[in-house]
Amino acid sequence: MPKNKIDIKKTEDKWKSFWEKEGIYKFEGKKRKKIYSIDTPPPYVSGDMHIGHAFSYSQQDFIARFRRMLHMKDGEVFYPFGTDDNGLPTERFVEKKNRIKSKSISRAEFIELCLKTLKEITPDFIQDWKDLGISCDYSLYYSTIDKHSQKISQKSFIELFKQGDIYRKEFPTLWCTECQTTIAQAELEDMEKDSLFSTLKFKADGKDLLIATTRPEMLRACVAVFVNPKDTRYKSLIGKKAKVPLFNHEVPIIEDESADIEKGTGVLMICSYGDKFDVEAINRHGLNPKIILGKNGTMSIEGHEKYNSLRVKEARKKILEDLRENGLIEEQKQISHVVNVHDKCGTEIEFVPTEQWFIKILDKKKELVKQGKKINWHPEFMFKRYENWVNGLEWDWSISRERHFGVPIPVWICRKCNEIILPEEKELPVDPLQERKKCSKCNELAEGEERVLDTWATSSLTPQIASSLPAVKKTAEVKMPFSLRPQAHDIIRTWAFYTIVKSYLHEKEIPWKDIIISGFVTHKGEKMSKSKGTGIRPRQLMETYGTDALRFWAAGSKLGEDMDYHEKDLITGKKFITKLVNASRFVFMNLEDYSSGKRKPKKLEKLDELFLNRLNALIKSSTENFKRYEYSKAKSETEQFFWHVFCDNYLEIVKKRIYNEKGDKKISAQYTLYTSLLTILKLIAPIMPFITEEIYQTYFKKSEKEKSIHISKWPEEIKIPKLSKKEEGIFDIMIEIIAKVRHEKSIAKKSMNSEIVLTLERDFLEKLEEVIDDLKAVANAKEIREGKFSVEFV
RNA sequence: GGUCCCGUGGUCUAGUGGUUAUGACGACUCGUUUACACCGAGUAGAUCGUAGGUUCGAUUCCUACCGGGACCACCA
Repeated sequence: MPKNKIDIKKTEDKWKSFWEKEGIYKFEGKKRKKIYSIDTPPPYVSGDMHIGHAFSYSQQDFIARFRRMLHMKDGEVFYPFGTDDNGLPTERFVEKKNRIKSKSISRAEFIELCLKTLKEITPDFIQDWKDLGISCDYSLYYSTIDKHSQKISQKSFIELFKQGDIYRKEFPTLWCTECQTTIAQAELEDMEKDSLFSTLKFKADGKDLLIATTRPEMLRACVAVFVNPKDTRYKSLIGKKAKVPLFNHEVPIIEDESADIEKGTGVLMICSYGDKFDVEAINRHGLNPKIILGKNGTMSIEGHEKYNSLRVKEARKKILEDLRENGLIEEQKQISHVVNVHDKCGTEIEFVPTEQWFIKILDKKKELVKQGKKINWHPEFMFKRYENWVNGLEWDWSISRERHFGVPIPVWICRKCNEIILPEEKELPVDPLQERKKCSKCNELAEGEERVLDTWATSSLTPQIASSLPAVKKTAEVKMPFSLRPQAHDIIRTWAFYTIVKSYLHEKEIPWKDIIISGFVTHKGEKMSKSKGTGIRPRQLMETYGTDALRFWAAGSKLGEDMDYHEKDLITGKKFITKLVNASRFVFMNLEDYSSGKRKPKKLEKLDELFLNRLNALIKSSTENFKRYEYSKAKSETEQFFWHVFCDNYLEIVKKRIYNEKGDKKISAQYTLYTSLLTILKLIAPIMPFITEEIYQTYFKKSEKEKSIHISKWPEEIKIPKLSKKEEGIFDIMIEIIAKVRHEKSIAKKSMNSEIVLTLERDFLEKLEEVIDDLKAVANAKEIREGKFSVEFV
């Protein structure tokens, strides 16, 4: 190691490849061992790692590394790594990269191409995680689109279908007319749009009935009119018919609480389907929908062919013109309102009835809340978000998608008798477009389902996917529930929720005992994002400050708390690295004649005992804190102890003893130095894996048996004689006196090394009797007298 | 509009029914001492968002409000 600086990058590279070569994080899976299993979040394969990734993956790695060391004796950590890569963004990426349209080749061919492309880019992508020191066993790898995941996902589908938890139904779903696919609620984005709010003249009871709308193009699809039962203006109309302007068909006037008296004219037209509310209203009242909008976003109105083939906006314009010509518009104003658009293309979403596959969840809300309650949420309040989401559910889980690159829905449907044909488990994974099956009932050739599963339908099975990886199955049984799920809070309603759903439906079990939810990295209080231009790449930071410094920073806020990003905050970690290096170098400079590393003095000096007593308290509290996922507390306690107790005080006290003494007194100091430094390194190793490994390998390796600090045993309390309460206080008094002396020297503008005559009160002298030589040395006092406290310079 | 989180020195953060309220960064003053100037010692800097309430006592518990944020809803 160079004098007082180390080449951060070189050091990191060295240990990274050492860990990989030596299989330090390898899951052995030997029988009868206790397994601490982690349901690692599979990052989405797109671009480089984001600072938010670095933040949350570091935090989960602290726990993984702590557990690995803690269970070294009796168990091990199961920490697999996956990537999430099926779905639309991958399709887009692959189309662009290969200059090909997915629709121009078969699904099987396109999937092959995607897989091939992913194979090329994934290693680089995963490298970011390795560089960050994330201690997964990367050989326990899955991708959510690989054969294994497909098999588990399809098996899940078949099982749930057989259990009656999956059904197929024609249902108006969120539809993007641009991408021509169903989309998930999670893919919606808000957008403020200007719109024309027109008040139209319906007829009821021979009089005008005014109704305001932003979607006049849907008039022909109007199937009812709602008024609030409390609204006296329209009470007499309830149960009667209203005549729709321009199209002149009649629709019922229905009383419904949902009609807002204050809004518009207080009368609400229900169309199939203008928005989500319409869908719900039509279902609730059992109305017959009239469909005029096609999947490609064009109109098709029987008997009114002049509007046909017009897109929504063109139709709106034309119909408004016609309404105006016929004097059917009472009033018009420009408004601005929020609409849902597809996050990928910005197109306003529509509700189009299509036949979709659903997983029943609405009938299980209570059970799902109960399941959630059985899991330990850290922080606890995150459970509330889960609970709110479940309680607010309005739809069953729609799992079919009109996409190409995804896990195929493993069914064939007989056109003749509508029978659904499932594959055998041993055939999985299957692509129903590639294989032919005959109907089991009428022996007709059945049609393969064209659609694929929602990506969450697969990623909700990560525990089942990871635990059944071939590499795992051979050596161990990783059981449900897993010990831990780490994730961020934005996907509680998706990933956490769907995973809980699946393991409830399959195993009647919770997927994990604990869940830890990390916060976000913010910039000036707001969530960082690429679109706001506040996305920050960790790579540059890792090179400038060191990966350990970045991780040190990530350990600076407690679990679930957001942290505002300031580059200067990385300086602290970098300084800490330097301090560790220097302190270690100094310790071992003084251990040159202390070869074995295990040599104990016949009797420990009192001061050393007092110091080790403090160290024991730190070990205890650090262990507890890590167990409670309070890594930030564990980190800051160790940080404080190392810097201010160990370096600023203990080292200063003991260095003179080592220089000047011989025999047991010296050995006591050396033993204490060796033991405490190694302990401190281990306590901070989960946070700073690189520098602790470097120091361990440089100095400790020859006398310690484990080949890496990361698979060494977590520190246990050091055996020292039990101290009385009175004795415990001595250490604080010692530090207090030292501080006072330093204060005097500082005021006098003298160097800390200047020689003094120290005068202490009798009470102090008595208490410090057993450590008086050490005090004398650290204060550089020629003599210590009894009397009123004073510091005289010689 | 609903649910939830946060509001502590200039900045970022810890913490608690009674503490001289933590630490880091920054600032300032000293000090080159055989680990470290990416250092050491010291100093200044916080009425703990505001207003009430509970309490012998609140920064900590409760209520309201203000400010920031997240998720959801909002589409007539």
